[in-house]
Amino acid sequence: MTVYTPGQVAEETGFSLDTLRYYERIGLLRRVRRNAAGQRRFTEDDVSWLGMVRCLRDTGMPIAEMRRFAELVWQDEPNVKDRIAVLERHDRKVEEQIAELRRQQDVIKRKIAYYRGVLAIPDGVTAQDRESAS
Amino acid sequence: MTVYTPGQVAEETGFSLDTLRYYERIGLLRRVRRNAAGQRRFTEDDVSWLGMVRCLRDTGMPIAEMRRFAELVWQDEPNVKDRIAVLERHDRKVEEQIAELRRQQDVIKRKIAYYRGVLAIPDGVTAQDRESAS
DNA sequence: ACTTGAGGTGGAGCGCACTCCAGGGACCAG
DNA sequence: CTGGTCCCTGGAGTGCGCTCCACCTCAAGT
Repeated sequence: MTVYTPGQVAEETGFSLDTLRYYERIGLLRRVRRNAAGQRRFTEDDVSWLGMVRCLRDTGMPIAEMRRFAELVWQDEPNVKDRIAVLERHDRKVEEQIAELRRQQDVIKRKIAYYRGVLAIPDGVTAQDRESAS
Repeated sequence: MTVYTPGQVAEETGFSLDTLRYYERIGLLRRVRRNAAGQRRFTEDDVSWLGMVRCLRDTGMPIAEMRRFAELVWQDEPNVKDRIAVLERHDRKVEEQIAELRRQQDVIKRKIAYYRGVLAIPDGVTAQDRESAS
């Protein structure tokens, strides 16, 4: 059974050593096994869970909610429906985030277009450069 | 010339009164005019700039960078090209954010599908529910 | 024997973006 | 006059998610 040192896990997941320890402290990572010398040895499962954490984190899920999801995952009761519910809810939030970004990106693009228009004015025209966002 | 009270601006822009005052303090909003009693009276320009701020903020631009952009906008030198440069750089970042969200959303969707598969197993099968994220 | 480097702990500190608060005006309606 | 509502100021506090630090241990290499 393969295990990973903290350094390897940091390398692989992109989390810093401090962050890995922090996640363990706050219970976002279940108690990691230790070798004889008390050093952490992560399992494959730990690493793949961290992959999930990265994904949820990078899509803006707050730590408290990840912890709640973790509890679900670590119970071995048949709560698969609950897990699905959490993920679907989050998926919808991600969708909404993307939509919002697109909307705002549109405003930015229009602003850029407006500025391009200003640049295109022959020159010598009085600075007609007032911020009327459209 | 129309002016707006803090309350109206808060209403219209969605920023809290405290946030409006905060933005003024840190120079993200230029010194707002006051009436005889020392109360703020925002101009149309203030409000439309706040619209831009909301847009940049909601797409993740840090305050420090918004301040730099604000400086550009408030100079009346012909720096339109610089403004365009800032906005285009930001636009690309937003694009990258969206792409990243889509990538991670995909992982979530695959996880959901995996869980659905688990649910579909006839029942009575030994909890083969190990987290192998695929 | 010694150096190097990875890792351990507990706890303090940080950066960001607000948010709240105490204590005080200005003005209006009843 | 009383109350209510809106607004003012300076400064302290908050919540999140890390990040840093001092000081210690252990194991491997030369």
